[in-house]
Amino acid sequence: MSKSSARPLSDAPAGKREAVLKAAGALFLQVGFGAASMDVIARSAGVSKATVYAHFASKEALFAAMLEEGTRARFGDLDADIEADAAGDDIAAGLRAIGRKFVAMALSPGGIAIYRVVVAESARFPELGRAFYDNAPSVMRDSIERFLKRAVRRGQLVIDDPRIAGDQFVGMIKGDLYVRLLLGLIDEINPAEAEQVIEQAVHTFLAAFRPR
Amino acid sequence: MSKSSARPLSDAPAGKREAVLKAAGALFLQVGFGAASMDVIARSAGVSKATVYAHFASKEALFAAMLEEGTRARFGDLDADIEADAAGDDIAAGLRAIGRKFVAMALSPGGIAIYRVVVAESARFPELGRAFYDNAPSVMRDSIERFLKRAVRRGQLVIDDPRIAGDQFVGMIKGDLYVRLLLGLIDEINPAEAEQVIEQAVHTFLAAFRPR
DNA sequence: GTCTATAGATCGATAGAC
DNA sequence: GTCTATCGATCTATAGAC
Repeated sequence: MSKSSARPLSDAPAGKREAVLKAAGALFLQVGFGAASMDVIARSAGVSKATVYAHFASKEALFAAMLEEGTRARFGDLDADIEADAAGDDIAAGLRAIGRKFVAMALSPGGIAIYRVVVAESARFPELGRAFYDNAPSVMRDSIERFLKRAVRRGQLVIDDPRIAGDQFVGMIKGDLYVRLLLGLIDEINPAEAEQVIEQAVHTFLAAFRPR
Repeated sequence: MSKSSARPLSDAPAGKREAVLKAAGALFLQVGFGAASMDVIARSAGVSKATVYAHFASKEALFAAMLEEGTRARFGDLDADIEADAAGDDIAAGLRAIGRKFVAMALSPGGIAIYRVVVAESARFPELGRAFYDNAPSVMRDSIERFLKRAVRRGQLVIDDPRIAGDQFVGMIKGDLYVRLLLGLIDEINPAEAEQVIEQAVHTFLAAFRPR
């Protein structure tokens, strides 16, 4: 694959499309799809509205392109990172590394913002929810499942259904923190609290699945 | 407390305010705040737009009133219900009852819809997120914490931090199911899958916190 | 309180010149 | 491709009659 089909033929100035995408990301993620206007996005990007429509066919298309870009930028190398960080023999350390990775991405202000708008609009644009799921949560699930299966094969864990167990681990980390972030009760995670939540999730997980 | 202050003085016809609230709930929860219009809500309620504004000062006020009503209707008797269903001595049965209650409310189509719009708009209207949290997740947390503390007091469970443990239990039940519901990948929960997820959460929880 | 009619503002999208 | 200017539709909110 060479270039996105939405890219114009000439890329001499080259900056405008990216400027629009960046401005769209900032506004959409802050106020949502409905409250964001093409006028404001164009002005914020330093271009005219006609230029915006020269690169993106509609507001919906711009929104979708911005989400694809943002999701890839934030969650692109997720599985490779986990594979590298959780490669050792120490199961607790591996789980901790996975937990930290998840917190750093999904619970970051940017991760929360993108999840928020996707959840908000996925009722009207179902393909957005599907695309996001395939590129973020699904990738994470597969990575964790692979990690857990390897540990089971080595006899380090005893798990009936590694897929469900992985979901349980992620769910325990999210806990109430994720709800408070999504509802705007807190803007950012307290690093100490995050570390504590991860540690307790690892502890509960190992207490349940470690060989007796 | 007698009547809401937003209620008009005369309640002779009485039906119009409730009709508007009902229509607003249906539309807001289906398409979100931005895509819902006061015209459509008024027509759907069988009244004029002026009547809508006679009862609710603005679109935002109608949205907030609808959320308050909807949250109370759906999660109102949450703690009393849990207290009743999980009163017995059987810990596994109590956890199962809590899990089923949670699934029936938070994972129902209506529960998902209301959570979706609150998450979507809580960035711009922070008080909505706070109000929802206090009336639903927070109540559930307190109920579960009470249940777990009682079990610990009786020596049926060994838990350092019952609050975190409760969050972990709920998080395990949500698992990947909740994500797929919020992203619109599935419309409703498969009852068999829900029962399986609950059962496995109970199993993992007891494996970790049952006395040795 | 409830209606009809409309003001006033904004928004998505495009026409036409360069 | 990029600009300015604008169209046409839609939306929130209100004025005025009953």
